[in-house]
Amino acid sequence: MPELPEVERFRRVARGCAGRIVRRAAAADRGLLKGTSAAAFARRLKGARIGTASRHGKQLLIALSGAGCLAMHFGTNGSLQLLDADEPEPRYVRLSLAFADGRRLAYLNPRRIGTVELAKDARSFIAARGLGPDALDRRFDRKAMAAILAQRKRDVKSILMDQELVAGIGNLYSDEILFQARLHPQTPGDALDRQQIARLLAATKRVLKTAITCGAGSEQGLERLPREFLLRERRRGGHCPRCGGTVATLKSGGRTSYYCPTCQKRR
DNA sequence: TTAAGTGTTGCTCT
DNA sequence: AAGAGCAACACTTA
Repeated sequence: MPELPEVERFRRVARGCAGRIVRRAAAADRGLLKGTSAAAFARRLKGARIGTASRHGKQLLIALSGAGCLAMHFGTNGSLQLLDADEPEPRYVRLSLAFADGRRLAYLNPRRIGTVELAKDARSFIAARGLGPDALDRRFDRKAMAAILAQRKRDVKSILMDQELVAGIGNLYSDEILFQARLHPQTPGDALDRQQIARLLAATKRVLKTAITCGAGSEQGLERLPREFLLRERRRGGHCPRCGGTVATLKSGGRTSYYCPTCQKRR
């Protein structure tokens, strides 16, 4: 679930903590932390002041005044919650930052697939990771989209999901984007013409922005998506919101794609 | 009851 | 270059 729109929501949660001082930090002892032990990690966070929260693709970056930056990745089902003082600790909290008023910023991750690490700053972290431009960055325009597709025979779907080419799009949203652009997920990147590239870019921006507006990742996020979204029908036996036909699936690289075989013809 | 499936990424092998 | 397969993990569904 945590692709660009969900992480954007987490960013807004973190933004609500700006200026607060971490009184107490607790990190789980195995799995997610990179570089340091849980104890050392918690020690470094204690006393830090929460600064600006930014996002690059699926990566959340929380600046800490004087202490670098906290980089979070949510894997397959991580989340970020601001807990009230009297709220009991939910399960699967892997990192908790407590403030003076008793509220806690909690990073949850049931499956422990994801990472939490300390970096110098957002910019160097993104560069070190080799991440492509954020999918919603203005600089990711038609020309940039054309460039990542050109001379690549790979499926357009795997290109969209390649974080080094463009950051933020995963299995679910790539399906939605391709549906909205009416492109078959297995179309080779270099087979798209100008018009299709324009449609793909427009669908990318529109789908991601709409998902953010609808509160992707929240309880009712899915139901609030527009009726014309395939995501609402992303299940076996689901129906295409455009033609009413049954959605099909295909598998590649261990990932399942949902698409409408009628509206998304292979060319 | 058991097995297969799942939003991510990174690794190895081909 | 790019695909497959797998591993990490804990849960849900068939």
